[in-house]
Amino acid sequence: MTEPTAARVFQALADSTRRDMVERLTDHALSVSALAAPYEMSLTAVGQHLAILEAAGLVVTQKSGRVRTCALTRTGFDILEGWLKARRSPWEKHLDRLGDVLDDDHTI
Amino acid sequence: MTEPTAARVFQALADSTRRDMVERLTDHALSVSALAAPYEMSLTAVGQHLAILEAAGLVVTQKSGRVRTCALTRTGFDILEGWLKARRSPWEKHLDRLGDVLDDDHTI
DNA sequence: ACAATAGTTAAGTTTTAACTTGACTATTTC
DNA sequence: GAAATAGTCAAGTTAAAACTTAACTATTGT
Repeated sequence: MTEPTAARVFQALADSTRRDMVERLTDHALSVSALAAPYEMSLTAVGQHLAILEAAGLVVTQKSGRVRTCALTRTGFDILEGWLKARRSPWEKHLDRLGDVLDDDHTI
Repeated sequence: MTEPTAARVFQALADSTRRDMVERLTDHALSVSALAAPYEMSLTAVGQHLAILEAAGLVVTQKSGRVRTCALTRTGFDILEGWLKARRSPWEKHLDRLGDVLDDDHTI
């Protein structure tokens, strides 16, 4: 019910702690506690950040016993790349159009 | 003094109004008033959004007379793409590593 | 069985971001 | 040169994130 969308991905990555978490997960999967270790905040807060990263499709977690292991996943990155490409292509035809518009009388 | 960074780009695009502004600027440059028209918010608020988009390197503006024209620019998109590639490449070697870690005894 | 570990839930507080109002400046148009 | 247009600035308000504490569950180790 928490479908990953571009909105969720950007919101997730807008926070520096969450960006840092993503960076620390690029090398290896981590437990919630291991992920929380470097930050001066409660485990609860880390869990909340994690939920946001999961909802954005950037992280997947799986609980085995009492340990929840967290790893990156494609979904969020694919959404990000898709958004980027969709907005770059139609624009890069008329590169830096500002100059043109100011000279021409394309009424704004 | 407001250097565009990945942090600023993500923060900028975390807001739906600003994402919408970016999308409306893909086709053609717009004045601040024209950009503001569809939104039910003050011109001041739009100006504040615009400042955030500019600081993120997503939009450039130029004032000619009393009209400020806004257009997209590469910088922010390049930063976004750079961030994305830097995190994808080192990770995609070991695709969906979560499963492995749970089976092996790579202590976490 | 008891204690420690790992994480979760609910509910409240604090901090940050979004937005508003009112007063103001600079440029056009009439 | 007055009035409308286009945007800006400062300061305050509202709404949304981020974070906290305290109490709780489930698993593992002794």
